[in-house]
Amino acid sequence: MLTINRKTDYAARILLHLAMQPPGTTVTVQEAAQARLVPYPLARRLFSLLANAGFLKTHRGKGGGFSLARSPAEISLLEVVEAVEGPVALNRCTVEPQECPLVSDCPVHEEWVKARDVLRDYLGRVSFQQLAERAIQPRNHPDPRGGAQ
Amino acid sequence: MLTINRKTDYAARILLHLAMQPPGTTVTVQEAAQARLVPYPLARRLFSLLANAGFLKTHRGKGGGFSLARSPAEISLLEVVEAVEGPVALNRCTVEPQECPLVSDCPVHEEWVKARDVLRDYLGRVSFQQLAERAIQPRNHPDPRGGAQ
DNA sequence: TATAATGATACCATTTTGGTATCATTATAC
DNA sequence: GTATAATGATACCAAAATGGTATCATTATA
Ligand code: FES
Ligand code: FES
Repeated sequence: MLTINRKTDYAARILLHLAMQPPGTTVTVQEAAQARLVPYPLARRLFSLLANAGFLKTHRGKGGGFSLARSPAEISLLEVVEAVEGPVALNRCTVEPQECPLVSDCPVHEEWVKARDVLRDYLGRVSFQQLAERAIQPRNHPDPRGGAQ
Repeated sequence: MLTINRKTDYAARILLHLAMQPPGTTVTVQEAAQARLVPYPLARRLFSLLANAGFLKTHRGKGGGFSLARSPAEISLLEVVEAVEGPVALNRCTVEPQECPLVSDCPVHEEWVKARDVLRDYLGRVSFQQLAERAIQPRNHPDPRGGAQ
């Protein structure tokens, strides 16, 4: 199967969780891991990774946690995938040209590159802003009587 | 890295090799493996797989080999990828919905599905006919023997 | 009948994956 | 100022996937 790995999926869930909070909210690993069903120790590592990659600010010590370092509008799914998973290469040789001794005479190569670009392009256009908005809509069932609580 | 695996790359090379021959040509594993730099025992397995998947006809016995079972114009890169590698899922849950307990309330899901469709769509449009034609064009280097055909 | 090809499949070492555990550090709450 | 609740960093692990080899059986030709 050609798929992203579990960690990448988890990271996306985590960032989405952050993006769904009011701006500036600090979230603890515990909370996010429970809410988005990510195994806690793995969530620990992923939060760290996302912080090191510049997506999150960390707040250490009691009462601490993580908050977004950038606006959800400026974080794309592509960035997260590549931060966790490494490049979207599609074929190894698009990223390590020395890998394939045929590269100078390989007509398939160009198509792997183009397909990769198509995919990267799409993922690059998906922002966590969009995702969060989409998430919130079905959450508050439009309740004309104002009984949300 | 998000990539196809080596076997898939090899399979594509092999099918391209076939597609570049005059229609109906029978090719031996030895020959193709050498020409496209695929380790021989692995090439054996891949030819078998491609034959079982309906891409190739086999000719057993001395003087045998493999030939295309379908026109190169009707074989897409996508089909080969999925035959060797399994589905282009992008995220596991697009193919095994029970995988993710969040699927009913996961706004990312839809984007994985769409991104996957974009990728599958592109790969589905690349035929080995095109690839073979593109391969032959730049072959302007005069062949030591007979030249172009 | 010897030979040259594929069919099928078992085997293997290495890497990747998904996950856990631990100890160190930091900041708050009281 | 100390107990506590959080992150930082990293080591560890089992299981699966990956990339590759080897072997024996079968088939058809020369
Ligand atoms: S060299 Fe990149 S696909 Fe052949
Ligand atoms: S359920 Fe498919 S991405 Fe969340």
